[in-house]
Amino acid sequence: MPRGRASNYDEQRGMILAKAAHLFAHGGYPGTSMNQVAEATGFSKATLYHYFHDKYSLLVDIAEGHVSRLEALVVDVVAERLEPEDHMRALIARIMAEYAGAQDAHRVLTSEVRFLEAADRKRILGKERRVVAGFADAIAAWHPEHAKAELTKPLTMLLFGMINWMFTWMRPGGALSHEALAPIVTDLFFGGVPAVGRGKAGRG
Amino acid sequence: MPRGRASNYDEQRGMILAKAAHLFAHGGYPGTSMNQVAEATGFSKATLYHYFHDKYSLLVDIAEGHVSRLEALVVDVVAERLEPEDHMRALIARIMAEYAGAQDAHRVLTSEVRFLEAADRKRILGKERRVVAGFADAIAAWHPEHAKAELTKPLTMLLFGMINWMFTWMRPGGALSHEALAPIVTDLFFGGVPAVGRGKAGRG
DNA sequence: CCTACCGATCGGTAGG
DNA sequence: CCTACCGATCGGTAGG
Repeated sequence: MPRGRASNYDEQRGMILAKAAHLFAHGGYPGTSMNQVAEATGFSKATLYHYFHDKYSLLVDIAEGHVSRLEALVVDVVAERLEPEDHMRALIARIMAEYAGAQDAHRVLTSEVRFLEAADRKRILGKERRVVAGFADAIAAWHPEHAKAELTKPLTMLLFGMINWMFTWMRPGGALSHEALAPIVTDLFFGGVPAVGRGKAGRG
Repeated sequence: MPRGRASNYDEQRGMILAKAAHLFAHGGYPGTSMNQVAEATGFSKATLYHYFHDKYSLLVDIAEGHVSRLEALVVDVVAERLEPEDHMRALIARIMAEYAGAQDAHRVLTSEVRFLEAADRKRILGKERRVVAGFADAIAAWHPEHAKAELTKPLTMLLFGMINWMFTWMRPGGALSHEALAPIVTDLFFGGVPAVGRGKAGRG
């Protein structure tokens, strides 16, 4: 059975990364062994080391691949040059769709970054910061008075809190899909942001 | 040097749990060795095993201790029988203060639960569910129309998203303290909840 | 692409 | 004979 040299190399790499992301997401990076990755992929451990230099490079590739797609998504939406409210809507809908299609990588990015070495963590958190900055810019353009009051950053982080946390409790195939939740998040944020700083939360 | 039998036993246990929580929060449960716990506490590993049956019981005690304090807090606030808005305010302020004083345990509870055995996970998630239910009941009493539309649960989870996520990015001693963030969370939630379902997020 | 291993370190326990 | 602890090492398994 002849085959082109490494004709499906990238495909195999992608399959291994997907299986590893699933294992890392559920068992944690230190808690997952290369033997488990080998078993899940159907490859021997030695074959795994043909595709990846070491266990660590699996972690880097999973985290960086995911955050790079998020960065590209933000760049795409910015290029559409939408009105502030539509820009916000597009960012929220697009990032939730991206998360929904990459739940394992999302979990790895949010809870296993601590295992990255300094240089890799710096590079990956830099991309993450540019994603957050894309949202913060959109919020600042939408409510410039909050930008002056330095409320943009905390508001951005609260929005990410709602969305990031969602994918820790949402069960795929559960009653609440991300499509059903997107308008609730958007209503809550759109309704709440104008109220921030007006002291409606004050006592009385 | 006479001493009372195990006079400081509970105190030593508490110290070990605090050190272990810090290590688990930063290195993960499987990524932390009992040798590290021993080094951090100043005890020999053998002494550690005098206080705890095994490494696993550290995890259970950290997670269960934290969630039990959260459960007690909710019971306390409910006992105050406040008006809906004040009840919500009290719940948000109290849980944020509790998180702020237990950041390590909070991280362990949110990202290391997956390492609990079935029986322990069931018991601990049961307590967690009662905490969430306390918030959901308060939201339902405050906005009964959302309860009818089955929006209470997602709204509760979005609120927990903002608060839980906050303690993953907030740096102790950073510019944004939890005291500064509490009114922003409350304004955003109080302003946003009435808008949910009114379709303000719809296109146009 | 596999079997057979390695140096090291793991969680847990021995004797005293 | 106890509790509280130590230095040293067990059998088994990790990443490679």
